[in-house]
Amino acid sequence: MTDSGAEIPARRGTRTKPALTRQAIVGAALDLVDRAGVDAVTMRSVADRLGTGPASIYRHVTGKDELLELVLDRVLAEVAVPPPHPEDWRGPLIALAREVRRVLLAHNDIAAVAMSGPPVGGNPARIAEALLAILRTAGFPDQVCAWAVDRLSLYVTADALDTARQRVMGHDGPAAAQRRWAQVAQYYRDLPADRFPHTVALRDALFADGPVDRFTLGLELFLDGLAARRNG
Amino acid sequence: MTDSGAEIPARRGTRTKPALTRQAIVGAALDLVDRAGVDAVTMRSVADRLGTGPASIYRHVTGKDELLELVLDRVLAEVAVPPPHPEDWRGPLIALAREVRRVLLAHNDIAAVAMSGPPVGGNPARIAEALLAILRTAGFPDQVCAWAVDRLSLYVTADALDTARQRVMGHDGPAAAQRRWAQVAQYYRDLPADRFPHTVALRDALFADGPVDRFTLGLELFLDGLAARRNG
DNA sequence: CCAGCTTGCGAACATCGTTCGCCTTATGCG
DNA sequence: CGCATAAGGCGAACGATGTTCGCAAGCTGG
Repeated sequence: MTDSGAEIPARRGTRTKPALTRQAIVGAALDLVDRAGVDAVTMRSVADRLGTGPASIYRHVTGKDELLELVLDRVLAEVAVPPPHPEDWRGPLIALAREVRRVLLAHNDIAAVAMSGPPVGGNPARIAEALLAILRTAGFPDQVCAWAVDRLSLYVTADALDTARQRVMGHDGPAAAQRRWAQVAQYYRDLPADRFPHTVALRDALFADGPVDRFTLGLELFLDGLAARRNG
Repeated sequence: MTDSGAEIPARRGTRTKPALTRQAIVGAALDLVDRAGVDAVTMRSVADRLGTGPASIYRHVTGKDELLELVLDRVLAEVAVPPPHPEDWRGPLIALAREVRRVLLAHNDIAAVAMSGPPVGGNPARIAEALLAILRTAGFPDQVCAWAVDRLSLYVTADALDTARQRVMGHDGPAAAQRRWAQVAQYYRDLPADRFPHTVALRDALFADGPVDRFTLGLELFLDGLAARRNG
């Protein structure tokens, strides 16, 4: 639905301009996301990048919301889904979760769009179908499959957003983001030891990255719990 | 830090106006959040509610970001933290997670603020300390405690935001939210059965709420996985 | 009683999403 | 081939937003 229909731009003579199609508009918006984050996507900035004005965009897209949803759908098209495996469900599940996270993080804080509304479009459905395939092939009960897809999607999206925010953080460069995060870490380090004994005791562990990253750890907690609900 | 210092409004005669203090400003903003969501919080709307103009607010708050962080901190002050228990860590952990979620959801989509930046303020630290206390008293390794707090906070916040969005959704009333969500459900129901066999097969389970809600299920998956990492 | 600092606030600026109305251009039809 | 009709492009503007400026009013300390 929506996107990939044949959409001939009805080319006018030989213009240097890259026409003005949904594809081109979405591509320009995606470029802006990659370069400066979702907040940098403005009707005007997208229009500028296409050498036109803001009003022209509304001939191809109903508004900014739809535009961002189209951008997200295009991003999720990059996700390669692994096939289900009847004997090993953890492998494909971890692979898919990491793949979705990788793709989202490859496009800055695009995860913010995924968190701002329900998943719509062909590619979210495609990914959900792949998750369900892995779980159902492994023999999980239907209700567990349904809930697992829901919780897993939420966790992956939330982590991607959280991780991305520590990189871009608002409207200034990634340098300011790191500075601000170090500042937060310092705040927790300087808490009074009498009222926050455990926090102070763990001040090193709290901000350390171990042999396995936080995302994978949380994911495996999830999967361990899931394993206990197989065929139950 | 920041908030609860003695801040005498230097009362001028007997004005009917509620002075104009940080407390009053945060209170007005919180009222707006409760009534119409975070997006309804505008420098102008907050000022109107206090019978003044937008510029006045900047004498007590550096900007909108800080204002929303103060609102979040005041909301989190409502969270009652349970004491740790050396024999039962699951009980207090589930109680605290549900309490945080309850408080966040009691204030509309305030969770959006929590997701838009790192946790700052006295109350996030207080809650983190309580989580650490529960886990450390139960004898978990330090690194596991640190990661668990991080993942648990992320999960609770993300779920609260997700749940709230299904209620308020954007700028119109909750009626439009329910309508839009039903529309999404219909989209998944109408997917072609040949390319989305599992999704179609589970169409009822995907949107059904069972004896236990989605949040608690995900939480228990987490805790099951955590149990396996005790003293390991 | 006055100097100086805090606080309140009217006005304005830049930027945003979106709409209106007019013009150009391509297309279908005779 | 010529023309009417519809679709696409775009300048200008509207309303709303976050934030800043500069001045006035008030309190405070001497």
